[in-house]
Amino acid sequence: MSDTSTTFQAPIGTHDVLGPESGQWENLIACFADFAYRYGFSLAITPMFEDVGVFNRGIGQNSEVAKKEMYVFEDRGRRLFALRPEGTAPIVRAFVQHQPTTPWKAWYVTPAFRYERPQAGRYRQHHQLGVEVLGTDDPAVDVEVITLAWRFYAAIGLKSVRLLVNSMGHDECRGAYVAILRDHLEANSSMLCDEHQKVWRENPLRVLDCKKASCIEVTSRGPMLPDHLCDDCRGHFDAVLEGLKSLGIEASLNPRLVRGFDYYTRTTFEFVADALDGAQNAIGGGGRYDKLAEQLGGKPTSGIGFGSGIERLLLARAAENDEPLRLVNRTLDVFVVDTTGEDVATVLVDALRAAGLACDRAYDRRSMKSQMKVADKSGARFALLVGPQELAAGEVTIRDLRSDNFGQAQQKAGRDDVVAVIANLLTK
RNA sequence: GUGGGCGUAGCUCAGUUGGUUAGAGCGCCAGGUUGUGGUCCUGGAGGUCGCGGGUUCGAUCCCCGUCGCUCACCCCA
Repeated sequence: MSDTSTTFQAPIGTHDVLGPESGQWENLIACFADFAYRYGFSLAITPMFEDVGVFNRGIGQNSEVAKKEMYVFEDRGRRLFALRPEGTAPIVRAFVQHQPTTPWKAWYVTPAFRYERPQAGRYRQHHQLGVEVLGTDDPAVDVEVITLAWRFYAAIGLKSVRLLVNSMGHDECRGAYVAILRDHLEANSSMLCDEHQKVWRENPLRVLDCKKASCIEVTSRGPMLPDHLCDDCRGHFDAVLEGLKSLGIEASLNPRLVRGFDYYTRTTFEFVADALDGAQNAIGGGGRYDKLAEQLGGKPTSGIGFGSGIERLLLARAAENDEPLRLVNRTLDVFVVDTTGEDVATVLVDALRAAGLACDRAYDRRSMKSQMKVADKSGARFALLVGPQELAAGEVTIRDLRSDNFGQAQQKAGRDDVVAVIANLLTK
């Protein structure tokens, strides 16, 4: 236990995100927060773990995630918890618990945990950002949520995104459809792929998104969900499609789009990035869940939301764009180089920061050359030099690190004027 | 859960058909005459060659195990 010779590393399927890569994350999250704000959402922070029931009843006990991917653990009080495998169920649980006035619009960024073998674009801990709206089934909300995602993807520079939509109908029309589908599968069960020969009866919808040719052939000759919607659901879906069209958002109907969680009703959608290949090209998805609040013990409340994987967004973006995201400014204004042998830097840096400037400094009383190298690498716009001469004269030397002109790249300023002088230089 | 590839300095990798002090580039640190970065030059630090066991006179190199990384299947973000 106390063997200090062994080292530790991040658990399987998890990653440390450090600079400069973390700068991409900052940018992405800041951009999303900005979008959420502009669309009228407020941030919701809920626990990383919940009673397992939240997920079993929410995403469905038969879903792949609930069956074999949840991080379930018992705490010291013998309560059974699960690390959240997704973002929606906890938000809805919070909604049911606190009953905020509706419509309630919440956004989130959170880690999500799934116990599975990691591979490209798939991890045991990944991160999602998303939004949820509870308390209305107005198709305009469906359109708004999808639009937010669509515009956000564009804002971060993704170009190869396609939007797939479908409608799952409500309980009754989906139930009727599933019965018809089941009959069709039964009649053709011998032609299904090995895996679905076993499970088509329990989960007929899953067969729809099987990629095996045999299953595709069977289902393509069978009934499709959108053709079996009741008038209400059909009308709702049409309104969503029209809304998207009116905004110039191109959606392609995909009757096979059956998402992994059981809580979906009516509108479902998925965003696919063609820059990523095959197995992990879904960068985001979501849909309506008009029964979820009830399933979690609340009053009947409609809801819709979407979630997007941060890692995949960044992967997709890197695949089609060499330039890193630079939506928020994270460059240093000033780097203080102190060679007085005393510690003038501490005071200077404090004054600059108090004035709102981004500022760093060297430590350990290194040589001027060494400190200048660090200043250069820091990316700061200006170096502030204080040596014995400046100290005696009550001055500092301000050097423009971006200038190629070594001779004229610097000027003196009085100690008391530094902040004002630099602030002024920065505006140029 | 199943299968493939890989594991040598901080990073990217070379290398030894098993044989004395294991290499490069980048990065890092220090210098290049007395206060100034980004180029260049010189020098330096840094590795129990993932870990454990086996074969051998001898293993970083061969064998077994183990841990980890990676990719794929399933499914998803």
